[in-house]
Amino acid sequence: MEKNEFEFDKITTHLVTSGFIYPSSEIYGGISNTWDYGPLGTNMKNHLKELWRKHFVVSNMNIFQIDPSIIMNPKVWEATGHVANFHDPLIDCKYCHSRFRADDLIKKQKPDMNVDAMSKDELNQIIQSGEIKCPNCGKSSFTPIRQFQMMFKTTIGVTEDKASTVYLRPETAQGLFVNFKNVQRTQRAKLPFGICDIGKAFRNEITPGNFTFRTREFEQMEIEFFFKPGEDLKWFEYWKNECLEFVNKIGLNKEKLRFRDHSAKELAFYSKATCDIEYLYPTLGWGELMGIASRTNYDLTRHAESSGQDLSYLDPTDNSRYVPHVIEPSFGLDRLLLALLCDAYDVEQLEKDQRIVMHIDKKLAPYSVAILPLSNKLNERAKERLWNLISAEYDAVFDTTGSIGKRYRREDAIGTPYCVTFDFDSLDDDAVTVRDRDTMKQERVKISELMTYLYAKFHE
RNA sequence: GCAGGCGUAGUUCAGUGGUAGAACUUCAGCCUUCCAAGCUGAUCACGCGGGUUCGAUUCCCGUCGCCUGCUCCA
Repeated sequence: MEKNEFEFDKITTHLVTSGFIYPSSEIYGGISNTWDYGPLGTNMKNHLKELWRKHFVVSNMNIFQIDPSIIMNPKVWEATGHVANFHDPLIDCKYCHSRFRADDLIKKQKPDMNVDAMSKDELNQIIQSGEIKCPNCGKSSFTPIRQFQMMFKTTIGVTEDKASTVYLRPETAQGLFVNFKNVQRTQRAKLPFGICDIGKAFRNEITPGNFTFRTREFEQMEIEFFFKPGEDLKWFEYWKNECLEFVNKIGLNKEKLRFRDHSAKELAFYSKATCDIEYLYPTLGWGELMGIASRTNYDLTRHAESSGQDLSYLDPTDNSRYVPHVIEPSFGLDRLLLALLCDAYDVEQLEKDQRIVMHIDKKLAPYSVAILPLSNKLNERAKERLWNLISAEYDAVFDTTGSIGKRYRREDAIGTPYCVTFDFDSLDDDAVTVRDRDTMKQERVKISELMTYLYAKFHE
């Protein structure tokens, strides 16, 4: 455990100092639990999104990617129950100041009560009745329930009095559901098909923290996959496998991954089944990377009722009409990135010779290729011969400062898989040395064959 | 919000009631023909406000900020 803590600190420090992630608004002292992605983090994030898109969208003719807005008609959130339910009933013990969720506490101490059906006032009555004890100090004196609206509010309208309240979306999913009809009609889509997006969501979390693991503003990659009711289990299994394939594809250590099926108690009220894929983060332990949820037709039904629109689907195969059911594979982009970065950081190598190496998957690395002239005298020539050639296809970086060994290390530390070195011989033989991050081996390659060579490397 | 911890260069650390030093990093130059730490030089810091004091980075008070937990789930 101690070693783990050490590791996580080392990793996050490295990420901040090397330009993956910065504290947000840092020159003003920062703002808690809010982070900016630097050039390296942004590159890598883009690569990850692209890989996700290729895996789930491009190679699948039945998945449509859209980009819904963050601010939506507030009726969306009334329909889904977010306005009413998306809050936590919190209480503090007056003696020891521990904080609890009222419903949680009652569930644990009065298992036979149907807590989920209770109103805030009913919960409050039980809490104040003296029957519930603080698990920490044993006393039973609590503050009244305070409810935290977890959706961020803002207003539309220039003047205060005419302004109307709107919300920043607490999940990207609803932007997909409310566009079900649009996508189905305009793309002439037949079930089963899916709609997906990559975008930000906002939750006014009470306890964010752990670097970028839990933040109030975060990015999701979500798919809503629609199909005929009754096929739920089949598609649930199908998407579980697809997700597993994806996490394997991006190179996460299999031993640090696990599936965790939610028990009936844990399930959200609208869900038939949910499975999390978790990653073993250093220090933090197991943490959720993504979830696959069977959401039935809850969302579409709610929106149909609330909007008065017909959101059913006329099945051309048998002329039946129904509201499709849904499986939702949902990825936390920031968490996935953090897991990849933790996974890539080579602790053994660091202990061995103080060399920091990030074994990031080649396709995800912030820079794919570093171009390094062996001597400053070769800078211009190297740039002429290599920069346009390589940067047309790859995220490249050109570095001329320091000894060649130091520059190799720099690239190792940010995970650049290949360094292309232009030396004095290059002037005569028009060839360069390609150096591999993981093996540190070098190969001499003709510049005329370099792009073919690199292509092969990136597609092995 | 509550509890605890912390606040000196980019990083890791020194230090003093008389306004700070190192190492690494970074930058410039030299050197260097393939795996960091060779030479010369340079840039960069005491979170903030008040008090005590002739004088505060150091003592006191306040404040601000960050981190961790108060358990959530992307």
